[in-house]
Amino acid sequence: MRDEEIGEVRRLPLFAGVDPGRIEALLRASFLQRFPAHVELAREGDQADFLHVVVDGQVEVFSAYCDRETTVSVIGAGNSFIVAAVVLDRVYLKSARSLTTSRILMIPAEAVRRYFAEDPAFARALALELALAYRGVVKELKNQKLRSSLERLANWLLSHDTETVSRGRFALPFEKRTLAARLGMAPEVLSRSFASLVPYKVIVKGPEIQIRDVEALRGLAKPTPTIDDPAI
Amino acid sequence: MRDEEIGEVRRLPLFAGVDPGRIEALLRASFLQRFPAHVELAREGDQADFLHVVVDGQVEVFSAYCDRETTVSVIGAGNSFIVAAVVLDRVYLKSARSLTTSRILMIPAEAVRRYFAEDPAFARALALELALAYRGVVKELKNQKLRSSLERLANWLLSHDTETVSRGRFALPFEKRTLAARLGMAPEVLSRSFASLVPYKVIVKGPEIQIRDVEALRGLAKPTPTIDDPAI
DNA sequence: TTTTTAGCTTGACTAGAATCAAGTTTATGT
DNA sequence: ACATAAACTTGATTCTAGTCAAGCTAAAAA
Repeated sequence: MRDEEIGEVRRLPLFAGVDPGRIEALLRASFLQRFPAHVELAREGDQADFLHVVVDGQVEVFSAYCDRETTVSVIGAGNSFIVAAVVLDRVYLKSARSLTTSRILMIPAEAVRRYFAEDPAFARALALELALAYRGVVKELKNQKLRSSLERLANWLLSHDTETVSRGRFALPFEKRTLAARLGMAPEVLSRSFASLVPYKVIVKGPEIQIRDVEALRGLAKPTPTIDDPAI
Repeated sequence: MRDEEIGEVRRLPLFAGVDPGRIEALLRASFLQRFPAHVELAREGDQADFLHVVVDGQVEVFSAYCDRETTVSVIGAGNSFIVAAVVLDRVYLKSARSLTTSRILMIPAEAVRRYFAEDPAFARALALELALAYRGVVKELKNQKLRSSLERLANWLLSHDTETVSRGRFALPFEKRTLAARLGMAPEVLSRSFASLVPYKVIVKGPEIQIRDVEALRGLAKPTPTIDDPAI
């Protein structure tokens, strides 16, 4: 890995509080690799060889079972995935594929485990990362089990509007089929859900979304901090 | 907390590799409390004051939203809950109530965070605990999204049979309504699901279960390590 | 440009699971 | 033992979401 690239990734939350010399040593053993879209980055059931960090692009984390498949999350720049499998030296529970052209930082798993064992600051950073990841999945589980698909869509729209500084209008960050998978519904159901949001003044023109009455949409979505607040 | 009780809980995985003196100091600041059944132990949205460890009994972890409620897990002796909220100093994402009379070890949250910051071995033990917890929720999410309620029941029966040394017969560890909640279905659906397992030679007599043809049941359940193997 | 393809939408239908409403069994308390 | 309540079962119905099929739209390729 080259010097300029190291500077780019050392500010990741994963390395918060960790001695710069150690980060550098860890990163020198790593690869920053470029992938085209639609490439498999990890396969469920395989031994965890690398800790992956998305430096650039989008990665879909999913799982297949029999002839079914479900998207667990879509990961953007700055986020790592499959941390738990690496720390525990076990197999991946989920597969991952690039959605767009992506740059992925790949840190060899045994290096992660060695530094985890040797460096207390890194162990703590990993623990915090895992705690956050845990809470993320719990929220997702609640989102799935407690809400209808229309409510999930409504809440996603509100959340994404907030992430994009609440302008009341934004472009979808990925294809609708991907959004449907992310929200746990068939693409057809997403289409119909968008149609049922017309009375709530949600305007959809291709990938462009407008929320013309946030309060009406919030009334339908009933957002709650313990599912929707990313800071909690 | 008394000496004999300290001996009882110091062998928990949460304290693996941690200096005995430190464990003792942590436990001396803690309470081992007895609760009757159906008592609320933690409420979603409250600041995390204690790390809870089930020493004895059963605890149901659940979440409510609007007029709905879902059970996230049922926790037995030796397991901790709400670790992540304590480590991150945030609010509980889930509520918890005792299902049976229970003894709960309650470790003050700031003590946990202090030792987490000071003691590398404890930080590592917490990280491993969090990694396991994370993988548990991921498996549960996959179980929910990829399987029908009948498949979830079939797999639960197989798993529970394995936990109880594969005798092909066991008593339900809790009421059927609780099992239904645990599996994410209405009690009525559980009844009907048991009825549809009759052709697979699953015999239900009150709380007593008999699996008379494991292979037939496995054919229906299609268990997979990345959802069902607790050691993975 | 035209052609082709992939993504999206809409309609009709089906399946899985929740809900409502009795009834039945089992447990609990007097 | 009896009365009461709770858990469980079964049937009928509704609702949500998935599937299949066709048509539409828009972007990419020839």
